[in-house]
Amino acid sequence: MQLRGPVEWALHCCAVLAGLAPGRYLPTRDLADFHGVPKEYLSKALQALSQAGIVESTLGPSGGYRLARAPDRITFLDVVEAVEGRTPSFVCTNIRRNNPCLSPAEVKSLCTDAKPCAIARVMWDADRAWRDKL
Amino acid sequence: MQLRGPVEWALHCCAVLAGLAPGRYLPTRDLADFHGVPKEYLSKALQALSQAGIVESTLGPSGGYRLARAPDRITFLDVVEAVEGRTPSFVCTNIRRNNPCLSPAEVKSLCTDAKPCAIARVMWDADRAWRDKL
DNA sequence: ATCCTTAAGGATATTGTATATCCGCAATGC
DNA sequence: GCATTGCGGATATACAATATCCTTAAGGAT
Repeated sequence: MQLRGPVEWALHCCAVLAGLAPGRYLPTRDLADFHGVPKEYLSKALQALSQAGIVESTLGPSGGYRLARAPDRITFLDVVEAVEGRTPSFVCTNIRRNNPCLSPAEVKSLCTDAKPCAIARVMWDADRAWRDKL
Repeated sequence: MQLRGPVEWALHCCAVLAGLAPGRYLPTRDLADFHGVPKEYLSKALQALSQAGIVESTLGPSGGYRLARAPDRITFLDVVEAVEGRTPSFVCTNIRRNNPCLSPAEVKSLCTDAKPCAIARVMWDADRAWRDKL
């Protein structure tokens, strides 16, 4: 279970943008050169940040990106979730229901929304603890 | 960032083995049938658990797996790390060092073991919080 | 002793996702 | 008008996850 390159890039880009002079924009090319990462691919991560409302952009010469709000109002979680998505790190596929010994009625009562299995609960708690730290 | 099928299987297998009569073994085939997952692939996860000393195995008829110690001495983290590995969820690739504006001396002083960059520190703290919950 | 069963581990095929690039479009500033 | 830039779609490539197969060695039953 590992976070991808784009997440690291997005975090560092935000750090750079946080130090940018007010009103200025920084284009993708500069951010890419600055970090030594592929410009076109980094662009995807920046677009995700843009759609999440973390950064805002302007077109044309002297265009680029800047933070959409004060740095202290942007959390690591904001950036990570914008790029990586919001799906929890553990997905319960209800494999307990595959037990061939169970009757259909028993299957239906397993891992319902009201009472997820204990394993999923623990994994989800840990996932929440992780996100709370970001 | 998502945990894979084998991790979920391993957790459920340990749960099943925890309810096994003392001294008994449960073969891979039964665990696979019970959970409706491919036997050969599940076998790899069980081998990982075995190598980690979480379960122990016996060959021959009536062979299979059982827990190597009491269930309350096996944590979720033990199982997850045995199957998924121990590499942290965030890996710092030191992209700050790629900055073409930096002198070689400055590059060397960035993201050293003694003083990793602030971003990596936060991500590692979150990773630790996640593992502490497991 | 022989045969069946089982885990262990290597090799390999298949699938899927991450990575990376390219192109056309629309908007901005000169 | 023109160069620049972000945006989104489409597509190619690389790599990891998934899944299966096969051989080996060991335990148990007859």
